[in-house]
Amino acid sequence: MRELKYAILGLVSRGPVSGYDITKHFNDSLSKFWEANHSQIYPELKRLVDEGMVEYKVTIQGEKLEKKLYTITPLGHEELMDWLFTDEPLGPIPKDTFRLRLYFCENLSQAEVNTVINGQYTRRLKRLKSLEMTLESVGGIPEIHSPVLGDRLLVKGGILRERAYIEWLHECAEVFGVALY
Amino acid sequence: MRELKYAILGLVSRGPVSGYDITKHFNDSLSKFWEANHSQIYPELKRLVDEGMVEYKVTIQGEKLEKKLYTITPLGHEELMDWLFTDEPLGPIPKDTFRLRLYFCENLSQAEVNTVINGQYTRRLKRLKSLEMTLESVGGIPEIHSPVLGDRLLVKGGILRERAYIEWLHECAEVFGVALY
DNA sequence: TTCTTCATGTAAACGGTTACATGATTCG
DNA sequence: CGAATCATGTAACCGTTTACATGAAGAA
Repeated sequence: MRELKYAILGLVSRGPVSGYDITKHFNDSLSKFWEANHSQIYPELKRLVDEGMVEYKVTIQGEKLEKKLYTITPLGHEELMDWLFTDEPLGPIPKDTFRLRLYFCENLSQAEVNTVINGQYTRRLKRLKSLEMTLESVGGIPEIHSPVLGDRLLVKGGILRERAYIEWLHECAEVFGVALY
Repeated sequence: MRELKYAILGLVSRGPVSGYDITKHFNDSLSKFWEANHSQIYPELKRLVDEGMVEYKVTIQGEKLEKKLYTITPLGHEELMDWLFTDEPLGPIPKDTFRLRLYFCENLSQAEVNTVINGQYTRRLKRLKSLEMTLESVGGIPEIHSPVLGDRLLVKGGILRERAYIEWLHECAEVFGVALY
């Protein structure tokens, strides 16, 4: 539990960052694998300060714009290391609205099933292509201990995930006797 | 939003069920693809009654144990059909704790990475094998409009998902120079 | 008779999203 | 000058989990 805590600790451990930086990283970076709003980040940062896991110093951007640069404390680093080496049981299967919809599509006509499956197929293909382009932009395998390595692995994982989903859509289409286009 | 509403409407549309039945179905049935506690189901059922989407009649089990059997109303059925035919954008990428952990594992030694990756590998393999056994027990492809068809598709999707995850773990292992066993 | 399963509810706490609120800086 | 971005916070709401609470029926 409190996984956002570890997501933040992990990022802060890489070097001084602001709450704004953290928010951007999770929501804009190539692989949006841990989205979180700033309204969640700022209170969690405050809590981590209270717990002595991170600390900050205020810097001034330009004339008077205040920016808090967070760094990890020894206690925070210890906590992060413990969590990294934890071997947890698999969590629940993530909820997928499309899957739920397909589960109940006995009520739809074949033409409607066609539309629904192809809608999903189009979106998944698009996401796959986007991920494949991202992978190319990352380039060859980076060195171990480079933070880019994590990025690359995430993109690779995303590609495999989307491919598997698309393969499943092909199976579904076949069973329902509809064509993908 | 309010996806539990549609999960419940879908199940109720298949025939009279109690809150207890719904809870069991989502948490015990072969593919636990939409887990929900009874503490969430009962209030949602009450709300659906208020909205005129389902109705119930009380039956007596044995001597005096009361059981509410829910059925769908025309309004509820209409709402379900509308939702089934909806073409939604893809939701956010589901949060995966292991993925987050691996993203920050630059801090771990190779031996530790080995342990972490293999822990996940073991669990994923186990889940895959369990799903493959389930698929066998379901048997051949059932008729369209049979509710078993949904079950089969879900299990198939689960197998493809786990296989892709395992393939990804192989890639990760290779990059970090560790062996899977 | 005791344990498991059937059966239904409520309450507190938690995590996440959306909306509210403010102001500085930079770029075109 | 105006729009986008940088930067930080709070409040209300919603969905989910965990815990509290009760009792009947069936099986060992």
